[in-house]
Amino acid sequence: MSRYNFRETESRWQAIWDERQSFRAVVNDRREKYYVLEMFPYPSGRIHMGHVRNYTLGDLVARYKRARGHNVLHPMGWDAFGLPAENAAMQAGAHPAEWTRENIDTMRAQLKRMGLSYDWAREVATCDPDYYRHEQKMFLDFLAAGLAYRKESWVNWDPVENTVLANEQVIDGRGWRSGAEVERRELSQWFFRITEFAEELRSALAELNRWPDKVRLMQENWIGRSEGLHMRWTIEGRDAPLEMFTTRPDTVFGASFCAISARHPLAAELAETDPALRAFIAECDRLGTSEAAIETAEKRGHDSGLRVRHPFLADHAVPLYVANFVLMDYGTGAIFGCPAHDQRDLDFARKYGLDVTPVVCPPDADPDTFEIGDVAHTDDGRMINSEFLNGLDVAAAKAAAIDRFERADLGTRAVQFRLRDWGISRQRYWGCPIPVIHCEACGIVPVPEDQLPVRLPDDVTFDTPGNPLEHHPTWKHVNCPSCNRAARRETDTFDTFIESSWYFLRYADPTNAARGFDRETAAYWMPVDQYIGGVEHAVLHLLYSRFFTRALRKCGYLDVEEPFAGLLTQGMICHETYRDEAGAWLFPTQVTPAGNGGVVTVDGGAPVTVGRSEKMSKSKRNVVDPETIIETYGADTARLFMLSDSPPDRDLDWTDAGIEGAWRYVNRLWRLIEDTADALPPPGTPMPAALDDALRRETHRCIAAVTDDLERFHFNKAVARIREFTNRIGEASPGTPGAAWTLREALETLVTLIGPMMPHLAEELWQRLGHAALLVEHPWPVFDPALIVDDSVTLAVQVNGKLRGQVDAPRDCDRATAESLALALENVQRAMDGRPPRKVVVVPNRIVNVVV
RNA sequence: GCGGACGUGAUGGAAUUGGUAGACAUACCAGACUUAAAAUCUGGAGGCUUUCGCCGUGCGGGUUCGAGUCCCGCCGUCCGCACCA
Repeated sequence: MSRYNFRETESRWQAIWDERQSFRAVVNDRREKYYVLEMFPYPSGRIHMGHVRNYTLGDLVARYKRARGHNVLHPMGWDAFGLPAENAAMQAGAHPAEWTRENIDTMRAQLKRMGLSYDWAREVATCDPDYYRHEQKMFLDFLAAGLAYRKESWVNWDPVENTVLANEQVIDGRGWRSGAEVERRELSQWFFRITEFAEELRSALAELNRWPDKVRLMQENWIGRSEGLHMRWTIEGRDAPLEMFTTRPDTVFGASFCAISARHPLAAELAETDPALRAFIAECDRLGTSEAAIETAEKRGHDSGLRVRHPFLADHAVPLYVANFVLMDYGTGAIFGCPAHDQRDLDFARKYGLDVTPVVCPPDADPDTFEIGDVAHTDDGRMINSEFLNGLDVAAAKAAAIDRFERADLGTRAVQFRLRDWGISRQRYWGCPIPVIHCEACGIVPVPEDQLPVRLPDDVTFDTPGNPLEHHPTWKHVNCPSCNRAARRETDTFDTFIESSWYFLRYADPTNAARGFDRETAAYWMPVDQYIGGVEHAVLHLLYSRFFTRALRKCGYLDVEEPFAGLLTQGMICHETYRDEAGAWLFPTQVTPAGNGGVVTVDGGAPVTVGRSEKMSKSKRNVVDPETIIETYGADTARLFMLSDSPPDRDLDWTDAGIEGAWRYVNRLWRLIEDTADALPPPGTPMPAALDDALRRETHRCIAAVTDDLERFHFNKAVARIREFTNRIGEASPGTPGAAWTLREALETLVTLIGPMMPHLAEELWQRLGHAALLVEHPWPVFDPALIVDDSVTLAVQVNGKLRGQVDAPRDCDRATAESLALALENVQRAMDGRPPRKVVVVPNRIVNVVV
């Protein structure tokens, strides 16, 4: 019995595909295009199991679509800028460029061993000046179009990475990569005006019907649209009114105070003459933004002494506080407080002894006696104590209040978004230089296009903390392009999420030197038909790319709005965790099963505590190295396991038993062909007659089922169907007329169906079946509809809803036939116990339910 | 706190979307082959019961001829957001 030699086979077919350029994509109008893309990796050093799953899924889709006759674009590249390269430079002394280049070489070789159907001629690395020069041009175009701007503002500062982070990159008050608690700093930074597209980015989510609902919902929540009223109230003794945004204009008569943020310009102005306020503001600045800090923080305020006039109540004014719970970066940084109907306002009012006047009376309460205790009433009800709004419900009162504000010219209906502009400046070396020059005389001057790219200098040092570009002796010193006097180059670099916001466009036209991509070529390939990657980018990369594509469109680069028509977010790879007696994490390779059912260390047999299965991570050491797996079992086995155990969007548990099972199946397929290939008629032999036997029916049913499963990304089900089909082939009875021909059809179908999953094995078996042409050039099989329906069906028979038997019936037989067949069953008669049927429910071809 | 997803054998998961629950696999058990182990092949298996049968999809109700699937109320796990006025 021979074993499948994956080592020799896999490298041989990889060389053949490579030589024949089987996966080169060219613009071709005859076939329908299909662009399948997996999120490109950061070249961290070696591929991990998450990559293996991601790229297996993408390759399955790419090969399947190619077999279905599509003109497939399936590229790969490197998200090559980023902080780990700088950290490596600081720790190991390697230059970030060199470190990155070596990692790319290693990882490319690893990916090639997986047999992925990439068009490697389109490979891009974002740290390449030929890549980022176009990005610099795009930035200058955005600048000219008002989509990029510079402003002084409070930003998130990561004290470990020594750089600013975007809002999307702060998770629970911590840096997304470093985990360090972010600080607030006031700095002058570059921003992309993503808020210009807030409404579009939100409303277009509805059309992304091939995206997971979960991701769409996350983006919708992140964009956070609120409808309400933007209004102006008069501050006594001051000319400038207090501008506020509210979603509850209906509660205007319940207002008992106004409050502004500690970072509000008015607060700063008042602090100049109020030392106590100055102290209060300083205290607010110190308060962390972490979850814990916010949860435990008390609502506190400082009475400014100013009073704000109520817009509709003559002679009524409320105090103006500076309060720690009012955010400067949402709305106008100022609110009016209605304690009866907002919990925060209520807490604040109780602390400072302010009025609590209910203006919305719940349906079950008496308007004359209704009072607020410790809980604000935030639900619907009838307006009370509210003059012209009295008697209305909340929705009607909102409309009426807005109407009155607008007529009195005190406010306007407004939509407010939670989304804020994307801060793109990073105080790091290993990123794309921002192509501007600061000139004392001319201000900010764009680098002239003929001087692009602004290249990163190679000769940098990492011995001092902070930005190496800042420390570089000469790089930043330039002459102003406008006045030619001494000026300073911008030393910040772009957020690396910018590179990943357009790489899918560069793939379409990767060697274009004149511009990032040709408009027509992009028009042909875009949008990406199927994008595959981790859900962790739901509001980062995926939102940025949607914005960037729109910004490029506005600047005339292309016509599409949405870059990714279909999105599949894959689950994570999990593995059991192991700890030794001291509590230290152990690698799976360090432990082994013990005789007593427990687990011990390989060295010394010390007891090991087995923890639950968690996401593979370096810190918990519950990782399995893909290279070891591919060396031991081959790429096809690893790929099969990635597909077979869980649906792609769910987490996948890595187990030794699972990969062993996949390996056994690979060998089973190998033996199946080896044992039968010689007895088959030669390939292409015409069918002797219109064969219609059990195996043929299984074959065509399997084609139908697997095709449907692949279309719907039910890959685990497709694998199950194929395994089931393999079992049927093994059981098929030889000797019937045409059996050899039927068997050939079954085996060829089997091999074709596994092609996108286990391409090397499939190619090898295809050859063993006598084919000279490559399987990658063979079309996907087509099923004969006549062969997938049977003449008879099995009906389940129930009595009072309980299964009592089954009976074979002609397909699509009438109700009376089904009923009489069912009633004839002995078991059914016994269950009826002599009672006449009161009712018989017949579901054609499925079930008969006798009700007695 | 707000929003969302999920809960099925020992395990991963199926179930044509209201119609025979547990496909396919993993683990397990028994048998064959082997000096032996591995590999391979054959068979078994949700629980309870001697049989008829009864029970069974987190828990409790409901709708229906019929509920894993729909509705209501709990419990649990996971994810996103975080004072958003």
